[in-house]
Formats: sequence, structure tokens, C-alpha cells
Amino acid sequence: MSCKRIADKITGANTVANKKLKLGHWSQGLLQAVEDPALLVKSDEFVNVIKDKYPKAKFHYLVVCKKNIGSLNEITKSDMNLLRHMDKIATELTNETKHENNNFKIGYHAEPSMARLHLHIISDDMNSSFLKTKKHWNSFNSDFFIPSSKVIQSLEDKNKLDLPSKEKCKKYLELPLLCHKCSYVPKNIPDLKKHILSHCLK
DNA sequence: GTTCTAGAAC
DNA sequence: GTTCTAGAAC
Repeated sequence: MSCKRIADKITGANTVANKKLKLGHWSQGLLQAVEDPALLVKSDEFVNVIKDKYPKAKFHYLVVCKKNIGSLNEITKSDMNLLRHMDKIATELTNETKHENNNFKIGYHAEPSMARLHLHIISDDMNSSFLKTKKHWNSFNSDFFIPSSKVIQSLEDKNKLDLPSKEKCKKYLELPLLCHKCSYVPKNIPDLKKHILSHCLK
């Protein structure tokens, strides 16, 4: 039996009740992560801030809201204050983390895999051994990544968020690889990873 | 979300 | 023959 099957057996992930609640399912991983002192950076009444367990850049944090909101799909104008707060916490963290060569992006995935609304804070070096696939790349470097400011703005302007459709999300994630800092078109992921190092040098 | 790996691409 | 990607995971 694999480690996962054993783990599922211990957590009871495969019982009928827990399958319904998805307890122990990978998509609930963030809810476990915020309980891990090794990952928790800070917290307040409304959010936990954690280090991403599989960072896709030198710095990669998540602002995870405490309120039971699954994703941006469930957001209405009544959540404006929460979104503003999450943005503020994220911006503060970039200021605390500032090193001379780091620029940060703050935004949401259009179609997140993990439950519980979470805001990404990621340095734009994208230099990480955990970045392995086209999907990883495009999830931060296409319109699949929605800047926090844009979310807040469009909620201010209209009363609802118009998120990309499932089909559009798939299209974004399957876009050809393209360097995020220049017009270089890499031939594959290893080539891209080698190329982006040239942008990391002073 | 990751891991694993078959088979495509080179 | 090796590298790389894409899809299943009960």
C-alpha cells in the first residue's frame, strides 16, 4: 500500500461522510497548512499568512482568509473589506520582504485547485525547483493570474466579478511558453528555466 | 495541489 | 537512448 493510501486510512479520507466533506482530500491542503507552525508566517482576526509549501519563486506566500469562502467565485461586494484587508496584508508583506532585486506580484488564480480563498504573493524571479510544468508557469504569467488590485477595482466598478470561464482558464494554462520579462520563446520548460536565470543577474 | 510514468518528442 | 510532457490517481 502506498504512503498516500495509508495516510488516507489514518485520516479516514475514504469514509462516506468524509468523502462528502472532502476531509483529508488534497484540495483541503491549505486548511491543514495554516495549522502548521513551520509554514505560518503571521495571522490576525481575518487571515493566516503562510509560506507556499511548493514555492514557484524565491518568495511565495499565501494570504488565506479565515472566513469559509471557497474562492473568488463566491465573492460579492459585501466582501470588499475582506479583499481590501487581504491586499493590505499582502502589500505589507512585500515591503517587509523587500530585497533590492525582488519585484512582487499580488493576485488570485482564476480557478484555484485548493479550497479556501487565498491570495498569492510571489516574487517575479520565478526561480524555483518546484516550478516544473507549463501549467505552473501560465498560472502566474497569463490572465489566469488576476491581480488583487484588478479584483478590487472591478468589484468597485460593477457589483460582481466577471471571472474567466472554465474554457478560458484551460486556454490560458495551455498557452505557449513565453518569458515574462522579454520576448524570448523557450522551446520547453528546462529551456525557460535556464533562460529566466539571465534576468536574475544584476 | 503533487506524484508517477507511458509514450511522444527529440 | 534520453528528455520531456501530459494525464490518471478508485
